[in-house]
Amino acid sequence: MAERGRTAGGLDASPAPALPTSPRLRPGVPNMRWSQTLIPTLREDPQDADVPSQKLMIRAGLIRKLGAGLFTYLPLGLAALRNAERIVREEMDKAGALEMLMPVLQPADLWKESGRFDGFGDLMCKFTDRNGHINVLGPTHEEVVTHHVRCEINSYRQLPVTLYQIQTKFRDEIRPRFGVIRAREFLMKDAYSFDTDWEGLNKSYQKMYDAYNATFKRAGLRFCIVEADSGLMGGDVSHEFMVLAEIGEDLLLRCDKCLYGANREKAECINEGKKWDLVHAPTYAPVQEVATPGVSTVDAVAKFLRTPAERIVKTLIYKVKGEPVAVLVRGDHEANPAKLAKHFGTAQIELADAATIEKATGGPLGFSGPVGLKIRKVADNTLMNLTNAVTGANKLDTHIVNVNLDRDFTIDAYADLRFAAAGDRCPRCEGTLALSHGIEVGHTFKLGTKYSESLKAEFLNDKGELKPCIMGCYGIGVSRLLAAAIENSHDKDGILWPPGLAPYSVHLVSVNPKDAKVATASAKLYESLNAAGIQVLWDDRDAQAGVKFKDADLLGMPVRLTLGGRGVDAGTVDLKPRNEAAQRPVPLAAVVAEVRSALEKYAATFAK
RNA sequence: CGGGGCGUAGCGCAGUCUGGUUAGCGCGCCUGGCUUGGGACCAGGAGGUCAGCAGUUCAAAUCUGCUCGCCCCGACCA
Repeated sequence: MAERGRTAGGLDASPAPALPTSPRLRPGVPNMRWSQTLIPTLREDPQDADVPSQKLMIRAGLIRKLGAGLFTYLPLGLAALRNAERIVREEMDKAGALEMLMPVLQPADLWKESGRFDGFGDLMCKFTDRNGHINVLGPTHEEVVTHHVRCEINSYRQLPVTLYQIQTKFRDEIRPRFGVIRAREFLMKDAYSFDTDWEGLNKSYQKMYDAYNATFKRAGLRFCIVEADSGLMGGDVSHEFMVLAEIGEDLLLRCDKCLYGANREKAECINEGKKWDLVHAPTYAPVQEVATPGVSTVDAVAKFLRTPAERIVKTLIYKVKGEPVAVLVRGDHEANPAKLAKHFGTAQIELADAATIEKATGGPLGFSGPVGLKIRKVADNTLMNLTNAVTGANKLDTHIVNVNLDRDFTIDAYADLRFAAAGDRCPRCEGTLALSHGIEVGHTFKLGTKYSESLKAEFLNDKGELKPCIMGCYGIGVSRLLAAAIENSHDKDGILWPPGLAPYSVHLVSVNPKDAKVATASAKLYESLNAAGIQVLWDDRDAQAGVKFKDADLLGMPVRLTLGGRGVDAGTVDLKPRNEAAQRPVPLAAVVAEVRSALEKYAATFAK
């Protein structure tokens, strides 16, 4: 925590009368006395907040909502945000990335050049300016940074370079929710690396990967790293940095034995390859049609035929580039659209409507099956194991039992097409995958040449050849990080700030500050802590002690100091770490050392 | 975009179904008193275009229509 004691000169703009002023120890924190700052705490939960971090951020006076997905940071929230920003910036600088600042407003032409103008669709805010030019509010900055690189970099001698900024992004989310976790306007750190070759990209990528690890560790987060799909961004290798939290919108699978982790879309499934009949059914039984009136869902069929869902073949009819294709997965599995897209090499994949299904299979929706089906059939790997299975009959209210692969139907291609599920075998070792929820706070991509080719970010190599830059991009949701930290670290009374993010290290409560001796002793204590470089929020309000204690718990600074009349008489102040129930008196003379050791002890609980 | 819900004082809510005094309650806020180690107490007080617009009616927070905003579920997704 040595980095927290930066001084910025004595610029206290509003000295309190009769009390000495103190140097401002951290830029962005304008005042340390409660009576002189704005910390509007709320006793009750706000009506329109639904997750703990959002409730606490509003109740603790960190943020206020302006509109759907729009938040104002009040002084205390801004202090925390600046801390997050500072950690990110320091780790980026340490990794050799260069900070710059690009406009939020961008010409749409750049986005048309990269081909993403339509791809982003309504997620991107667009408008026409007075001159008739279309502009966008940048949801990300690949296009802009690549534009600058193509203008300024033309030789391999100028590479590699990694550029970054910390700046506001706009995304017109379909449904903003969870407070700053999915906001329409948010603070993001975005970095972009440019290399001459893939080997260089691997090095640049590793530097960012390591910097992300360091950043999230310093922020005190419980996080894990998972393999991810690169989606709209392009490229192949991609990692997500996930904060483990119940309310997280992302699903991830992690191995209980090794370090393998992947988000649900990406998680690989291995086929353990046990033929069902080796265990359960010794021989192929004859095919038989059975009437299943009104029974079409897998669950219902399983119940109706008293068969486990895993013995049912689920036949989904998709439209792939407009063509109907049958996708077969086991009844207890789910088809994974991301894997389908990869398999078919196109994003144009959608479930077919009832009319298309009738036309393609000859039967109604809900009763499709592979037997006799003329269209292309692809199957998830696990289907190889099935024997004497149940499928739809392509006929209303009818299923077929004892269906067997190759005897009764054939498959055009097998692939990993399903979502991994809890309990699956780890694709890397003998372990088992478990499902968790996560909040994505960081994402790294090896982009390759997607943008450097479309936007012509090219350089001359040492042989005089023109080559596109090999790019990577790296994002951190800075504002989201705060909410994630609170999701990780709160109790029924309020926040427990990780030390790296805490707006103040110490929350000093004066009990009955109208008592002159308490006021004087508190001021002295406050000054000595300031002089020692410890950030203090001094609750100097004339309020009930209980009110102040509740607020201190809500705000969640690491250490609370309480000074009242009896403490002044005894020459002690009561010290209570936020994560402990009990307080203890420490001699006023030793308070700096005591606070330091308490802070260290507190910090240790956030270290993994 | 589909489904559901909400909008009344700074915050949290009642009142709306069944139209009818001066629109209430808790918290917060202001003044005074008393108090101050876990959300005190007493007295007095300020604060409302009842989301907006239009309509029905002798009379609308309340009934009708439209509009706006917000929240939840789903689809979608850096």
